[in-house]
Amino acid sequence: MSAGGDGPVTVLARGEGLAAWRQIADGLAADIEAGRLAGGAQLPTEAALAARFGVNRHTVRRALAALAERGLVRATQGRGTFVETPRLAYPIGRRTRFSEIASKAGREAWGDLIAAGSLPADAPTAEALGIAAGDPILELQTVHRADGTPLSTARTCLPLPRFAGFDRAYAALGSLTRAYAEFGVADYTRLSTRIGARPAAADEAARLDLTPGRVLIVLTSINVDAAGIPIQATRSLFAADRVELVVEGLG
Amino acid sequence: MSAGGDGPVTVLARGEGLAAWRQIADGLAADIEAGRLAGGAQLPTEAALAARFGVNRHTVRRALAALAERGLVRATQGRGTFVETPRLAYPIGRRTRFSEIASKAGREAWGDLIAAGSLPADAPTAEALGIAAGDPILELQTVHRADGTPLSTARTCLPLPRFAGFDRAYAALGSLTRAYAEFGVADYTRLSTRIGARPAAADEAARLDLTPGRVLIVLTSINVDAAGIPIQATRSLFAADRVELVVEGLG
DNA sequence: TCCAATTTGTTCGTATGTATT
DNA sequence: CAATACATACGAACAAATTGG
Repeated sequence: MSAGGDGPVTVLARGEGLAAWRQIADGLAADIEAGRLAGGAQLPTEAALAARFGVNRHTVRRALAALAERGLVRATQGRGTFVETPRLAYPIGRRTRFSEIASKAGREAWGDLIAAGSLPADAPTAEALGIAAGDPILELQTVHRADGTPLSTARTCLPLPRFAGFDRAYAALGSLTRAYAEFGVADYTRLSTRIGARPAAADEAARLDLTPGRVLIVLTSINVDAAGIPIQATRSLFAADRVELVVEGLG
Repeated sequence: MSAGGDGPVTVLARGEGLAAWRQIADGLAADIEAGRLAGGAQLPTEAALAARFGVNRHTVRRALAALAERGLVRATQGRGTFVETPRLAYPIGRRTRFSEIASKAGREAWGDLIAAGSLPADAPTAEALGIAAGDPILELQTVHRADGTPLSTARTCLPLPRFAGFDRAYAALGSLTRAYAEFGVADYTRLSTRIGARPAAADEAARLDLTPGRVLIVLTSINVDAAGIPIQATRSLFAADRVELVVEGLG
């Protein structure tokens, strides 16, 4: 155990009012934010960091705890401490178009359609769309990815006499906006937005390539056409590990 | 197995295009949303519901699964199925004042101040407030309740030369808005809002009276004064079991 | 299936410097 | 100035989870 070895590789400013653990945390945070420590990378072990900075393992642990609290790293017992992949900023605005977001992420316009079908509206969907419960609606199930990683899965409901065949138009055009244009909807805006969060059920986790129990952000929104008539009720489930919502148009 | 009992108490419309489990789910959901089934109440057992609707227990289970997915009930093995307390709608707008929310919830204006102190700004807080890292800031830790139940806990940071003594003003006045008025800030608005979600750490869970691992909504926001100068960086942690954010001012 | 090595998580104890009372 | 409280830092040992043979 007696180290005949070298001193610390990185020297801290000791006894100058700045706690050692804070210097270590700030240094590692700068490495992460500058990309010198890439997302998913494994940090050196606590023992190795303690040696590198010439401090006790407790001091390193305190620094890592500060980073974990800021969401920059995640420690797993028996495995190690890993740099969290930065969350994609997902704008939520009055006329958010998913194509814009996708372009920022360098990816496709709007998600893969994994299922579509018509069915009678359940009570909350009917209320959202301003129709009677049991009226027919078109339900679309989609999954949205960036660079192959699923970010969200959505269930989108449209009132049915009006949008019969929308699923085919959507599949052909690959874009909600263009499919709406086919149905004479040149513009649409967001009427209401509600945001919650809960653990993922098994099937939801499977669709998003998550382990069950990981956290989902639940975003429930209603879109209306230029005349203010509801044309879409959507419940999106975001993998909270991968996405952060940015509310636009408030400030 | 052979039931010599009475027929179903509640009759469903069978063979008319509406699945039995959906009718059961809609009926129970209506009971919950109308308050006939109060939050926290235990539902009848699956067997009892099956008898009441004259269906197989599997059909009841499908209905309950639909309700659980919508967050209306929570089933616990060996205990039963319970009505979830309805989530408080928490508006997020350009000039959301917490006093408004509290009045809707029938409670105090703004949370209990549980800690306050000055410290050097860490990098992200400094960037949010437009100051240099290490500059002094005032940090307030608050817990916000409705009817005694904690809904959220927040860490609010203010730049320090300007707002020295803010904590005392706040403690005396009991309102952020009034405390700001003391410092010559007549109005302030929301500059940016970011929303994420993650499980609660042990200390966070303790502050919110949750079991560790329950889901938190993380809301990070920056407020600016009339001149556009940042006066506040806040990170609020909401108990996702109890709160749903409603984004205002988008549609 | 079992075992050993590795790594993080937790809990003792001890000591020191800095503010506050 | 003394007493106290608090944050910081170090040392040791063991528990718990993961990984790979």
